[in-house]
Amino acid sequence: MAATILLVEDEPGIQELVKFNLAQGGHAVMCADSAEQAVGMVRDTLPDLVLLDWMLPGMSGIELAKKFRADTRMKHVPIIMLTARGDERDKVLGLETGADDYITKPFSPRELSARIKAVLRRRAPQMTEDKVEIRGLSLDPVSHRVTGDGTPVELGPTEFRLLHFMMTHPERVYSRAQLLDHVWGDHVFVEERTVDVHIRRLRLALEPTRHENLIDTVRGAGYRLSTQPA
Amino acid sequence: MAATILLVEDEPGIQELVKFNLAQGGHAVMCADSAEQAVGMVRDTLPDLVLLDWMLPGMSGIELAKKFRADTRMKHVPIIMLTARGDERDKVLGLETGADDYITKPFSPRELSARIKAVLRRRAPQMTEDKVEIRGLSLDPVSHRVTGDGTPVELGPTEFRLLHFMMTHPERVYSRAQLLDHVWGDHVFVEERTVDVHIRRLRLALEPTRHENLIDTVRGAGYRLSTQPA
DNA sequence: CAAGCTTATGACAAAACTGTGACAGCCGAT
DNA sequence: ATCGGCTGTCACAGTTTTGTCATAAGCTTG
Repeated sequence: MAATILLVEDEPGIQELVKFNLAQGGHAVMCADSAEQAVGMVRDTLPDLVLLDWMLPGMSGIELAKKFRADTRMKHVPIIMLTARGDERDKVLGLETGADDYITKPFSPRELSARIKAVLRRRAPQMTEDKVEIRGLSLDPVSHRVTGDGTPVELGPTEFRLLHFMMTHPERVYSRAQLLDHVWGDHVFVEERTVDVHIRRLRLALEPTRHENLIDTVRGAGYRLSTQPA
Repeated sequence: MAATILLVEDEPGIQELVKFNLAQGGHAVMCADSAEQAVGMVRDTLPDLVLLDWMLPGMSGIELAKKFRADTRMKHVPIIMLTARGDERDKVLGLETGADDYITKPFSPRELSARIKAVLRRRAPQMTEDKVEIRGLSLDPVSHRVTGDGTPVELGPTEFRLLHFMMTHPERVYSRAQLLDHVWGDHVFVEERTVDVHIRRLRLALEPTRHENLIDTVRGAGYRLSTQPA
């Protein structure tokens, strides 16, 4: 649960306070007072999480966030925005820009640590190069091979990435939008319904090995790869 | 903005003072002079906020706070600690324990009401993604699964949100209007009676696992999810 | 016990979602 | 240039979910 966190905040008071609280929570904290400094530190140390103040001298928080999202290496670093209270517009902008969450000041330490925990947990299982196996269906990212109980399964590139993602994040519901982000890439302009179609193609491809109901439809929410047979 | 506040404080002088100030702010105030009494009152009336003096005869403030956090029903009640001036150690302990904020004595009425306002303001969005379990009925927001004593329960999207909300706010009566706000969203135009129908559907869905009377009807007031079997 | 309210139910029709099959555009291989 | 594999979109069909009603029940009060 301990993580390396970069705090980007120019007000010394708040910086100290947050730093103190994070340290209490067992996290390693680095601080940056400016956007420029922040970019360098992120690129350099690749922290587990960035706490980003909305208002910064020079570059604004949103621009900074965009910068992160544009860089391949920093793209996946979770960002929590610290915004002044109740500015709905900022909130929306922030989330659109790619912040993972936001907290409005003033915030309680408890809230802060709760959000941090949530974000870190959400990011938890990274897609690795390791083989995954669930319910007899195994997928090997390296050889790019999928077999259901021994017999090979034919998949297209997108289907493969989709299955890979879902197998590395089982028992978790993902909305179509989230799946688009994770499997297609954040920037693409694709209809959400496209996900449905690919899910179906995936199911069809899995049918020969009886794994067609590996992926559940969660009405009104999205899809979920379940570890337990229905 | 008016709220029900429980003040836990043994010094009569301070108690009176704070009580007066809170009343001025339009809040309903209850008082407890001892930790034991406080536990009972919180469990009983579920205040919107607890002002907790650090130094109490008998159980210390920190123990009391822990007790609150451990109980499902009281888990979400915000706590503001009242500490003697400048005791850093207490401050740390208090925040670790789960206090939402702390105020060092002596404090001005203005500071007090400012803190209260801040805490109450952020009380609302507390939908976490933690699993909830009550009376053998468990709900997991992440996997979007609900099981009653092991066997799965089928719920529609609205029923799911409704149950989630009520399980995270047990032992508390919510009017139809409040439920509409929290579960449907503030802006929607829906008849209040609609809530009745969804409560019924929820009860029907829970019937197979014998959890149909998890939700009590409070005549003239609304509904309540009870932790105690009838 | 009857009147006056407040809830519980069963039935519906509209609205919202998903599952499907078909299609046209791309692109690399032939 | 042609063929075949992938993809992103649609339009349509099949279901599920939802908001309301009208009506039956259930409580409270006098």
